[in-house]
Amino acid sequence: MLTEKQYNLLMFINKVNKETGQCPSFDEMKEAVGLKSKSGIHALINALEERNFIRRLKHRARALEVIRLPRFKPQAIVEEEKKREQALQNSSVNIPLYGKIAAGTPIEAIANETETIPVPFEMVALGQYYALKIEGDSMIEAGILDGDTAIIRKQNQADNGKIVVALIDNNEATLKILKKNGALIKLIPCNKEYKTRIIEADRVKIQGVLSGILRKY
Amino acid sequence: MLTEKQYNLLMFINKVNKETGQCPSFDEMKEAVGLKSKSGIHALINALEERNFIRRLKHRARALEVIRLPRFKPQAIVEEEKKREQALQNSSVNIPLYGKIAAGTPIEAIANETETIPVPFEMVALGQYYALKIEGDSMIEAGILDGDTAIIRKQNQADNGKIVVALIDNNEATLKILKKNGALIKLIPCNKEYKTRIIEADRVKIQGVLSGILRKY
DNA sequence: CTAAAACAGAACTAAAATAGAACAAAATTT
DNA sequence: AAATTTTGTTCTATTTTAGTTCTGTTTTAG
Repeated sequence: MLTEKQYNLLMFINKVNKETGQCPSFDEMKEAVGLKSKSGIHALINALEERNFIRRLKHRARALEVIRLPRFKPQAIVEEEKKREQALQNSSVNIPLYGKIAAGTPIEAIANETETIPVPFEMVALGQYYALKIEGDSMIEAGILDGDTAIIRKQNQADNGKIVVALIDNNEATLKILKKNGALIKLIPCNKEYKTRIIEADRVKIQGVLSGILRKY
Repeated sequence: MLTEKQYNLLMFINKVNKETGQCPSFDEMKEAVGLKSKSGIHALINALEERNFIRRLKHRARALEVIRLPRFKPQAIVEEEKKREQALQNSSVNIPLYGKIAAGTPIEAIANETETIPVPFEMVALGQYYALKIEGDSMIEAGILDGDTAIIRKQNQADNGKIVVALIDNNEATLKILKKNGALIKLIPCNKEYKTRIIEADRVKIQGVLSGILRKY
């Protein structure tokens, strides 16, 4: 059948043909298949013509057309596509973006799952995750800035010292460091301007633990 | 297949034909494809005839017909492919991880492109990107912590105030805020413990601008 | 290790794109 | 049928773009 280069060139010509109705020049083809000289394209075109995949008018510019496509892809291409697919799956997962979180205001629309964002898979392990936009600077000393996206792992309990999403009185959600103290819970901000809140444990629900930060400049 | 001009002319003829049942004259075609002389149209018509896209009666006015059109993909397929491409783009892209960067030490193995990390596509726009692991706390007040992954956009110049990867004396790379001052360049850390370095501009190469931060807890 | 295939680069040749003008043939008007 | 207008043909010439061919070199496969 065809070699990898021949196959790639044929598919490229076919693509340009179908998408634009036009024909690529030797230089464009050279770029497309990654050659640095037109002479290689010349050889490939001859090979394709000889094998009856394309027809062309010699000595005419941009005058060739695909007459048939191969039934099978070269093995090398099949393998490459497999790899790419794997890489794609490995690359990232989508998690829902639940809204904004800030000291003093409840999470907006916590159940509204319309928006999702892609997250590199390495940042999420086992479990369920969601994302929150950070508003405000109450965690600035932990390197969490206004506008950052926080990746949260859903949990309803957490270890001491973790940064958690805490829902107070079913009403107000906030991202703080957790300190349990018997029947009391301390929610510690990371900014000297803000003060630690101490609340009875039964008024606080843990909604997740901070698992990652994404920031875009 | 066709050149751009040939294609445009063919489509124009086809359109007029469909809409009016008539053929355009050479002058009308000349206008349509943006030529100032009819002789060009003559050449294009010959080319189209040679390629079997039109048939004509010579020396007869407005006597030509389209016998075929270049291959087209059904619109549905085009759209489906667009969607798939978008989905692909939505997920993430892989960018090379070049090594670690810290105040005072060169980037390790800057050319070693073996490792890559996936990054949500939203964090990268046009251009080339790479990633660096942050070591040290010289940028802690900008919310960039030890262990964070910095997403860097390759550029060899940057605006004042941007956080950049600066290579000093071809030897030592560092992530700092850039301030240009004529022939001098200030590299400002974000940590009171560290001091600003002022260096002659020709000793400093900008290697990229900070574009994002990934952090994993 | 050798032969064939793939590749780069340059020199060369040819075609496409363009304009302008003069002219010839067809179509339309009078 | 003659005159007029519209339309197509041809030629010259120039610039840009594209295709061909040749000479080596490198890579690959047997």
